[in-house]
Amino acid sequence: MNSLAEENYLKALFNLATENGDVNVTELSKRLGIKMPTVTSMMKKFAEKKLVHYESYKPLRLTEKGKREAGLVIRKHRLTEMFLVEKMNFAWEEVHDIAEQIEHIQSPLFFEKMDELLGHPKVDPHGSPIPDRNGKIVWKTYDKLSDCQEGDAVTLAAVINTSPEFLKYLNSRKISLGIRIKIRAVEPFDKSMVVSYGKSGSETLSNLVCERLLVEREES
Amino acid sequence: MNSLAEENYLKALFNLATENGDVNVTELSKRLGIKMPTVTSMMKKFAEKKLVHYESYKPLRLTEKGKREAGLVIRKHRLTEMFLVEKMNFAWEEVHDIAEQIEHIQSPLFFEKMDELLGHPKVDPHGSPIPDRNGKIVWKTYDKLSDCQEGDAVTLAAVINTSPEFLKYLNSRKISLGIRIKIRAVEPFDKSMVVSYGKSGSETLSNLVCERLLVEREES
DNA sequence: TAAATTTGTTAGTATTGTCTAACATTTTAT
DNA sequence: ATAAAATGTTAGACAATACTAACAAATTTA
Ligand SMILES: [Mn+2]
Ligand SMILES: [Mn+2]
Ligand SMILES: [Mn+2]
Ligand SMILES: [Mn+2]
Repeated sequence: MNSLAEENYLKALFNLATENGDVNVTELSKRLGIKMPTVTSMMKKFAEKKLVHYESYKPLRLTEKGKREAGLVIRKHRLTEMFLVEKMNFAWEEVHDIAEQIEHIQSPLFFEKMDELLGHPKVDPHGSPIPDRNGKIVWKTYDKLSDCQEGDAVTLAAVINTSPEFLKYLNSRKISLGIRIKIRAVEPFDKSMVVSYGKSGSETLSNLVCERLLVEREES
Repeated sequence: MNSLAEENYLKALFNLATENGDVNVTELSKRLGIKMPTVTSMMKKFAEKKLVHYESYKPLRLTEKGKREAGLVIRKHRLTEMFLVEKMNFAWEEVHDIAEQIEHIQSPLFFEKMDELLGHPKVDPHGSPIPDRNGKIVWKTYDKLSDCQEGDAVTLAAVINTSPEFLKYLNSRKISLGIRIKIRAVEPFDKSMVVSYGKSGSETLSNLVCERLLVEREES
């Protein structure tokens, strides 16, 4: 069994590899808020446990075992976030910090029950995929809203940034997963978009925002 | 803030004091499965933190602060057990070990949400009282079934022993909290009782079992 | 009351996970 | 190609929580 600290390292390794490709000690250290020497020694322990391929001064790479165990922690995290939103009436910006703790509960049954009560959800409240029981993630490829054209009609499927600040900004604009968005105009100068959705008239979204919204084209 | 280990000590101290009156190092050590020298040094730390009145070789006594903080941990434990049973379809013998972990989650909001969704329950799934937001427990006094007389009609309000083995025994006899029990006969030799309840005809319960069942007389 | 037993403390050690300071290697800039 | 900067490792320390072995105090038994 992995400790709470180890589970956090595994998750950070996996997420950084997904985001940036190669993972180095500096990045991992920053992500975890833990100093580099501490990270180095944990990576040596991970090498012992066959969770990473470790060579001094080389990028860090999870082994297959490491990926699987990381996936299982991420599964617990995302199931928890979904449970908090769907069954406990939390808002999507409130759940991360609680899930960060609950993901370390040692009880397969507890997470099985969550999964079952939720009807085996495929994604978490931010649209991120929930790994399967083997820790495997099935990736769906979405487009960034910022890459769409004037006239496109799309459905909001996921958000890239999940900071409470960004999520609260989206709340204030009544933007939530699943809404249908029509792109009325794209301003060439700053790439901001005039869009309409829901009951609103039209809203202007900055490129910074549009780059963080992942959408699906209408099924054809 | 108290650590996970500290929270477990607090809870054990409180529960032992409730069960046995005075608490000594040997008992606390056994309850926690932690060796005596470790317990002694934790008690010194607790004295520093004003959680216990500690004097060498004297019984351990929680301070008011200690009682309050212990009560709050017990509140988290019991709310969790209730939530697991009521909202996640766990059986009453399955919840203790999970609650033992979830009680350490640091998020007042999380437990407030549980409390709210449950409608501010007064007792946990085993009939034990849930401390209020100040850690205060309101004790109801129940009778042991074993202290009742032939002819009495009572309602099962709580169980004393909450081991999975005992709870599964009760399951097998379809005995659950809230059932109305009529005492048909008491065998003088071994104090076993012939009782009827629910849809069953009549069952014989040993004195050992009857001593662990807490009941309320019918309201008159 | 003296001996035996039980209970509790002290001293010293281990493990996990963290840190800082110093040093080494690799990468980037001049 | 060297110097400077960034990145990574080693060495040593520390806090929290546990342990064992040895000793001390309190309680029980004879
Ligand atoms: Mn999250
Ligand atoms: Mn975590
Ligand atoms: Mn319990
Ligand atoms: Mn616990």
